[in-house]
Amino acid sequence: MLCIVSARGMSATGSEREATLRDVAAATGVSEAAVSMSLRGLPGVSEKTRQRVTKAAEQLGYRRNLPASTLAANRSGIIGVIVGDLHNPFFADLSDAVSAVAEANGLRVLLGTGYYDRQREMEALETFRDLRVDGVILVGAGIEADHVEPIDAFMPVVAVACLPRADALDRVAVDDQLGARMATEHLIELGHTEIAHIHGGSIAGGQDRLAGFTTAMHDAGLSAEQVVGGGFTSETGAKGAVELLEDLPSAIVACSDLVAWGAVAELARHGISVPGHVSVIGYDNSTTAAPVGDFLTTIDGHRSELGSRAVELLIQRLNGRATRELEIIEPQLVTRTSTVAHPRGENCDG
Amino acid sequence: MLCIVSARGMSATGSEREATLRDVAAATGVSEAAVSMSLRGLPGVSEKTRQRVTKAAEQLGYRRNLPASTLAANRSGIIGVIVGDLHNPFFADLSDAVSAVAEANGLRVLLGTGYYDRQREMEALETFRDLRVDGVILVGAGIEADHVEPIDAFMPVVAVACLPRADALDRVAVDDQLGARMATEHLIELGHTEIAHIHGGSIAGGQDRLAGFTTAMHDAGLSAEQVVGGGFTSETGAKGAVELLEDLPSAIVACSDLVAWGAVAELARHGISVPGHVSVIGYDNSTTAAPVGDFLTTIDGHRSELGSRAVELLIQRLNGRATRELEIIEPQLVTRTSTVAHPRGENCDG
DNA sequence: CTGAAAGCGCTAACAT
DNA sequence: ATGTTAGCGCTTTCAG
Repeated sequence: MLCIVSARGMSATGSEREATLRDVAAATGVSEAAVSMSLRGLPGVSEKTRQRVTKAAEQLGYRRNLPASTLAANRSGIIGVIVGDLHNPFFADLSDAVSAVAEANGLRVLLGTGYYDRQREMEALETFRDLRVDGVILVGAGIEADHVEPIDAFMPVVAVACLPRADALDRVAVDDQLGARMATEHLIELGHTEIAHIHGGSIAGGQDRLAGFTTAMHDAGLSAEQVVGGGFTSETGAKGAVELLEDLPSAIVACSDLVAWGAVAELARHGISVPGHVSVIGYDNSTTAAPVGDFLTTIDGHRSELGSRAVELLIQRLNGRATRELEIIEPQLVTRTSTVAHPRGENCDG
Repeated sequence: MLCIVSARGMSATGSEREATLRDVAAATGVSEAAVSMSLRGLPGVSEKTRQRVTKAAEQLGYRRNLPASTLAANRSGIIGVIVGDLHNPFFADLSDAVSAVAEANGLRVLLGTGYYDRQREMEALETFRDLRVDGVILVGAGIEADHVEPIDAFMPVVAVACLPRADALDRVAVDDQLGARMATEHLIELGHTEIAHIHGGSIAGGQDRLAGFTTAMHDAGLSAEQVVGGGFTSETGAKGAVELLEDLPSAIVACSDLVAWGAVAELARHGISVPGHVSVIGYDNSTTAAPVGDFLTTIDGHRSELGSRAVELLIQRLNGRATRELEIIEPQLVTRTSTVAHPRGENCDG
């Protein structure tokens, strides 16, 4: 790797002094307090003064010093979102939804991640706490409830699609067991009988989705033995597909779209087409994992509702609600082209 | 969408008082200043005192109030990273690299994004400025240099893989024109003559990559007319592939892996296999976009170096460097299985 | 090596 | 409707 380096011009030492409230007050001849109230749109200031202040502030390039403001007011107007994995589009979608609602309520959003590592997730959470953000939304995180709940006493925490045992937290989640059951039953209805599951392991909804798959299979009198995987990345899907190659099922329930996607691609490399040879259903209905028009049949967890409800719960907490809420959202089947009727099913309907 | 809601127990009003430095001082019988220095590992405190202080702090669950600390010290120990798109794994990889180096240097990382919208990117930048973070790394952002450069006077900003005209900023970038040329020449060497490009439009390296493609084609005496696309999402790839269906080339240079991936999937839906019928080369070598072992031939931009160099430049600025640096990293071809010799090329070598 | 005191920039409760 | 005052919790001189 060649690397061309060049030094260019130079500029101010880097730390030009920022304009303060005092500067604005001096420039307009009013008190600091009046400036503060003007700029924040609070009552108690004449319209004329407000105009002058606003103009002066702009001219001076004044920007509120948030640390100072937070220290004095004990509120920052910022909420933190901690996502489990930056690589999973599900989280990207969800944080889009969170931002939209948060911004509509005058809150700014900052992101953190633990890269699927519990200790680093915890550090991200502590960072937000140190910053004294107004609250945190945890999405798809793997941390244990025991570690998070004590923090909730100082700073409201809402868990989204994670922390199933966190009873002392506001929580909004998808009924993953139901979702996986719906996915499985969809394939069964299409006439498939040999159905495999690529599961997610212990993270987030992995267990519930596995349970949903197993229950649906048993209820249909089918064997739920073919289970591979143990993660939520596309590598999981690829590796799982390889394992399934030995005894190829006619359909696969993947624990997430990303996983399904990895499996589809890997199968293709082995000359196995989806849905031609194998039907594949994903989970999450995440935009990027299903980029190609309508390809991947999947389970939609209404992640936009997940996100907006999470912010709403957080805002309620900021407004003083002392109880904790639990919301379970019902998932939905989204039928696309990656699943088709079983070849035999077409003729004899079972 | 059914939604089950339930209210559960209730807990403290939410705002338990946090332990302060004063509390720790009182508990140990030393001054606040001594506590502060102990906890920060500064010299000037006896080892015995430090031990006692550390223990008391832990027992009290003390956590430094970062706003207060930032206000007093004018440093926060936090840097902000603004990424162009949460959905593109390239950014996820890059921010992984940034975090690693930053954390090794005692800096904590927070993320922001503008969702490919310039105004929202600007807001993210202002948020970081308001927070008085120590510096910001802009990766793949679409904001204009004019808007960013003034802010650099107050808070160091490093641009990564974006802002090509920002001469007053520290900048580290990949030579995208060279990269696209390498990609194109790779296909030409494989015997392809009808090569199309799915381009990225005006964002980040889109222009340079297009230029590299065009130059390489012209230099080889080939036509560079078949250019479709205009974005960096997988949808761009899918749509581009559809356009190319009419007059199918034997090879495609995509402006990013995500785009290549979208194209590959779309082609598959039309019964066209890669590399069987068409060779496809991507750009970025991003992990998630090439999940399946070794499939997608691509151009590696050494994003981990991009990320670590960016942090290093930022740290230099924090340590007082007044000049601005520009680093151009040379990309590298990564040959995998999505590109093969042109059928005719196999026989007559061109 | 330790303690006292000043102040970072802002907000909020008060007095005018 | 405006101005004054006292902190918020921490860091950092500067005496001891």
